[in-house]
Amino acid sequence: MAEIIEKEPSTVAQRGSKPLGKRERTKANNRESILSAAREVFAELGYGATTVRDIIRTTGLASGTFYNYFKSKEEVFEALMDHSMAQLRPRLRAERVRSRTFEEYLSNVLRVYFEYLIEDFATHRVMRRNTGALRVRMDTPEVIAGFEEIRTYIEEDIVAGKIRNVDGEYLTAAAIGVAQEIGDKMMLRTNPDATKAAAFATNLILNGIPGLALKD
Amino acid sequence: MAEIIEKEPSTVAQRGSKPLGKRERTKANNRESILSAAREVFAELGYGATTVRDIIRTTGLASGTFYNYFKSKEEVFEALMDHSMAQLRPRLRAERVRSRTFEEYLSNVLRVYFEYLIEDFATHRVMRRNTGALRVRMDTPEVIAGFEEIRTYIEEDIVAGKIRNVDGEYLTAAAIGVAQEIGDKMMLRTNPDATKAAAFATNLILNGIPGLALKD
DNA sequence: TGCTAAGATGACCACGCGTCATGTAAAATG
DNA sequence: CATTTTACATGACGCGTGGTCATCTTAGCA
Repeated sequence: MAEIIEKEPSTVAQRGSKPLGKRERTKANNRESILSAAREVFAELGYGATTVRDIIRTTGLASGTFYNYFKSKEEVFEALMDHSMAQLRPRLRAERVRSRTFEEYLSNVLRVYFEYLIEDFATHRVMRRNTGALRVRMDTPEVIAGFEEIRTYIEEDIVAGKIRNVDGEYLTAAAIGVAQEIGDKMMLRTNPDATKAAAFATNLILNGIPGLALKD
Repeated sequence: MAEIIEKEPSTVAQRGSKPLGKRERTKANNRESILSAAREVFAELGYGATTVRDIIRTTGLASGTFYNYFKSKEEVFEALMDHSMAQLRPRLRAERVRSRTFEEYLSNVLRVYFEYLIEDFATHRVMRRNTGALRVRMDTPEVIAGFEEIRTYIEEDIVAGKIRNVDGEYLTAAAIGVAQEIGDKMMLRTNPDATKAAAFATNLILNGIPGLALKD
């Protein structure tokens, strides 16, 4: 593992990825502290009720420091959501690659999603924990991109003749809606069962498609 | 139109519903002003960004007056959502009464919902208008009751043998999820078509049900 | 014509937001 | 190693909001 000789004047230690300067390390630590505190506080108080001060107090850092890392609590929340979606997307993409038929794809994607909900329970709590009757949801670029990716796959499969020529936007929306609502209900049950939830959603959608009107 | 002679000591003018005292009238007016201003401001700024002061400034009333009518902006928002659901529920219930089969019921309920979205476009704007990537949703008692009512109907129909013995909670969740997401997409289209959206959702669900596993 | 009480008003205080001048220590320079 | 530069943590500060409350206004009533 020969170290590459640094010729760059300003940039140090980008290659080995290990020897980070102390500056870089505390920066990464602080950012991580804030995100972690935010996850905790959001889950505790709900998005609406938590303040930037609540978050920063939990870390022990000064209030001004928060703003060196994020513009607002909305931006931290966004970072948390993006992180989740960023974890989820490669898995969804992997199912896409590995599936030969649309039936297989849909079934796998739904199962992966429900498994993810159970696994990353903490994040789900953050997403769903509300103050009073208020629910909050993030449509960040990453989240939207994730949904759009699914839509693209569905429309590819329509073009390829794997699915009948139905309204791809509505079909995607329906699938996402089913996944979200069933996912929520699943998480409220004792012993959430991703396989059962996935089977339910998959069967409903797959058997439903043949009954849809063709696109004009 | 003979006026009923008032014998009540304290209560005046409950019957004819017309001759309200000035107190009552300004009270009703103020409440309506606040609600109307709130609708406007929420639609303009999004739920997160609007402040109680924004709302009350729009009405011209004093800041303290707001709190004579609502505890917080959340409560106004709740009132707006409840109002919508209160308008919607009787219509949904009417479809229930008038429908002989589950197929008919589902189809009608979805159509009514999508028609309502188009018709009460203003409220939909309030519900969906976001600051940045943040979406907000209200699960008020009225809204939850509306959903539960649908669930009850579905489970009644399962018991009555009109629907196969599937997981009623999941089926309701799926139907609601489909309606919400397709409804959102519909509203983004130029010339939203409630009939088409309803047909899509209905066909998907109705044809999907026969493929579902029976409940254990 | 007075009396009572509902309720409108805006001053007020506590607190959160976002900024910024200042302090401190890591990195760069020689 | 000494010095300079730069990154960034800090917390005080100004401002606006939240929610309360003493005071004033006037509808309702005798």
